[in-house]
Parts: sequence; structure tokens; C-alpha cells
Amino acid sequence: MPELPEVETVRRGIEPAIRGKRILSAEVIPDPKGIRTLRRVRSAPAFRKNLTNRIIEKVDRRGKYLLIYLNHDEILIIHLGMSGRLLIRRPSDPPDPHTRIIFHLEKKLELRFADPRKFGEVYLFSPALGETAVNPLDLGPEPFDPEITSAWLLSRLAKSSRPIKAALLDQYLIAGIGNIYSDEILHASRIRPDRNASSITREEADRIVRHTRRILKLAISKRGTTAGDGVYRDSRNQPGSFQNHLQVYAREGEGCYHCRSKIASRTIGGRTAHFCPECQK
DNA sequence: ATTGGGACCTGCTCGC
DNA sequence: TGCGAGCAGGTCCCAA
Repeated sequence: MPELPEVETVRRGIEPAIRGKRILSAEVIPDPKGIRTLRRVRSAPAFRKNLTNRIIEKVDRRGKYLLIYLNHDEILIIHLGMSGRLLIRRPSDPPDPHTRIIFHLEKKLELRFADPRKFGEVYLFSPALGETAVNPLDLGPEPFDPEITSAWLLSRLAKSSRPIKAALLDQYLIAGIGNIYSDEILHASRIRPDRNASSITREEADRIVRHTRRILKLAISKRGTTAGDGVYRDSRNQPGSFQNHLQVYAREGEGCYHCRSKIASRTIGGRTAHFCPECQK
């Protein structure tokens, strides 16, 4: 669900509310079927114990991950998966369905993690407990990182035989792009999603770099995309509005705004790709 | 070594 | 109206 623009919107929503606040307790809601959410977080009791009385220092984002920095050098890392939400609530607010964890904060605030499909994950990094070895954030650079240039991208694509869409979805190449924005970026760049990555030219790589930044920036300003099943919501449970600006995603069978041809959709690299057969070559 | 496909969950929509 | 199949924005793991 949430890609970079959605995660960034959530970050901007929760940061001012929770920064500087003390965590009074972390309430992990038991799930008889097992909680994928806590798969890598040791046991729920240890998780609760380590979060109690920590103070939230800042909220960062890396790719699609949220990093909640706590005092004593601990980092709470949250990935929203497909359907995860982080909601700023009051104790008196009605319960949210599928809530997995409630972080009770001082000043009568709650940060609730709700996730119907349970694809979200929560990690707690505690150097004090020797948990520094694995870093799930060993991702590719952020799309806005100046390190990303057309020459840089071209060199990464040159020796790869996968479709360009699969490459853009690779978080270890560039962090933060998901299925919606990869379709939009390739349409704006006039490149078919099934093109072999090694066939991309310098000029095309330049278009990818520029449109990636432009589209992600625009999507952030529109507070993300709430398309299709409308799963995505921000920290106040509000939808985004970038779905009103989509050129190809979720528009199969409709006319391309540029050439009026019918938008096609087919599976590429295990994901549904949407593209204009006329505009994209 | 890469790459492709299935698995992981639940809820919703569509077609019969 | 009811029900099962198919599908959903992500990532991991395994086999080729």
C-alpha cells in the first residue's frame, strides 16, 4: 500500500504530535494466529519493557520505513506493509479496527498501529541488547539523494536482465518506489514497463531520474494516493488525493490523456503494470 | 548470481 | 440475494 509519498505523509502527520513525548506503555494486542508484526521484535513482554518510559526524539523516514528515534539510542522501526496505519488518537476516541499495538503517550495521546492484512512489521533496535548486526535499512539511496544521476542509474541497469519496472521496484536499487509510482514514472518517461533494464539509454535514464523526483514530490504535496480499495489513510485517518492525478495506474481500458489510446494492464515481474501501448516504447 | 514465482493475511468486488 | 474466485499499493524465501 504505502509507498514513499504515503509514508512521508504519515511521518509529517505524527512527528509534530509525538516528538518529545514519553511512552508510558506499549500495549500489544494479542493475536491467536500469531503476530507477524512482532516477528523480529523478540517477545511482546521484552518489547513492552524496552519501550516503557522512552522519550521520542524524532521521526525519520527511509524508503518506506518509518524510524522513530528514542532516547538511549533505541530506534523503533515501522513498515506499514500493504494496509498498515499509524493513527494519532486520544484515549477517549473509539477503537480502530485491527489495532495491533497502542503506544500510550503522555499528555493523553495514543499512537495506534492498525493493520488488517498483517503485512506490516515493527522492529526495535537496541544496541544495548546487541541488536545492531542486522540492518533492514541497508537500502538503495533515497530518490532525492544527489547520488542518483542518470549516469549512476544507467550503470546499475546496464548489467541487469530484469524488466525496468522490476528494477524500479527494487528497494535495494532506489528506496521508496512501489507499484503505483513505478507505473506513473515509466509512463511519464515514455518507457514500456517490460523493457529490459539493460536496454535503457542514457537519455531514458535521465527521464526516469527527473520524473521520479517530480512525481514523488507532487504526490507528497497531494498527501499520497488512496486508490482502488482505498486502504491508505494518513495519521488522521484521511485519504490522500494523488489518485486524481494518476495517468495510468488503475486506469486500464480508459483513454490515455496524452494520445487517447486505451491504457493496457498486464502482469510484469509478479505485479500488475499499467501503461499506454502508444506513448510508451 | 540473478530472477521469477509463490507465500504470507484479510477484506472487498465482481460475476455467476 | 448469496457465494466463491480473484485481486490489492509489500517483502521474503526458495528454486531454477
